[in-house]
Amino acid sequence: MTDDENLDSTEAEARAVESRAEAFIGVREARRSEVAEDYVELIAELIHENGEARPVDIATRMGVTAPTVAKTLGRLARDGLITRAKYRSVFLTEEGRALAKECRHRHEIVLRFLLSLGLDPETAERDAEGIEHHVSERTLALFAAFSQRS
Amino acid sequence: MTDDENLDSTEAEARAVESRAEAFIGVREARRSEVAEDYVELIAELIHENGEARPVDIATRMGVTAPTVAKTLGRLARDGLITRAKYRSVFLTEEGRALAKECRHRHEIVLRFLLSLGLDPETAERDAEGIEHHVSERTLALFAAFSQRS
DNA sequence: GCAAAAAGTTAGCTTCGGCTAATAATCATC
DNA sequence: GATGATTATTAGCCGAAGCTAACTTTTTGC
Repeated sequence: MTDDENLDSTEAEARAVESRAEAFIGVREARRSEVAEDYVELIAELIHENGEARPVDIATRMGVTAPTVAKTLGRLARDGLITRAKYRSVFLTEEGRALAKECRHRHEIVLRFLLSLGLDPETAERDAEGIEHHVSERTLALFAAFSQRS
Repeated sequence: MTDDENLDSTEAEARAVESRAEAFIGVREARRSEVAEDYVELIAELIHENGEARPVDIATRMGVTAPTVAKTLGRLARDGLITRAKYRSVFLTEEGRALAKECRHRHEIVLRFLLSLGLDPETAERDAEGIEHHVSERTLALFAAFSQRS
């Protein structure tokens, strides 16, 4: 092996390792916003159904306890996604509404895609919930196209 | 609306809410094992490549710092997935090897599926990394079948 | 309009998974 | 085989997201 070849293969490997690391870093980033996205999406649904989003309903729908909801709502308010008054229901800010809309859009595309693959609705809903946060724009476009033509 | 209809729709709604909550609970459960799975899968690769898995290599490949790796390895050892000796490389237990094999299998199916959908390799690898932890057995089977016939 | 039930909050605990700074051990090179 | 570089560990910090227990506020039903 010449020095040049050696250098090339080393560099190629380094690039591969770095790109892999970036993939993991990307996944970790996505993970950080998952909970916020799930909450905002659910809050939007509740507001649509009931005109308001009560913590107790968020808790039962998310399968967590009321204090957990309270703490998470605190973070959402801090991040400018919801408005909050003590002992009252929560509502979405403009930013929150935008995020909710985007999430709902992704969710629907992923769900429709899984259904059009032939998955049962129950499992499709479950898997969509987990997958939707980890699908790039490109993949989402392919999913949408697939559902369309099938 | 009769009382019966009222009751039925209430019960149906309750079931839907509960099933939704279960989906979220499932996603949270999956989330808890994600990191362990990523590490074990990577450790298996490193052992395959180099005969051992050094913390420093795990760190660069995962895109985290050495102390983060050390702490996570502590958890993996506690959970019986790896063996560890101070200042030495880590190795997989029988259980760890089994998990790694399973993860690699899932990863490959998801990756091949995304590629056969027409996604570019870079994005496919990135998305597979995030998606693989949230795909049920059923969906995995559908993914595999799709790649096969295309 | 009051009492009980329901809902919301606060305090305080846990685990996980990141980080930096400091220390310790191993490895490589002369 | 000493020494400098690399690697590994430890200590200690942080924030997120879960929980229970205790308390306050609001809602409801008589």
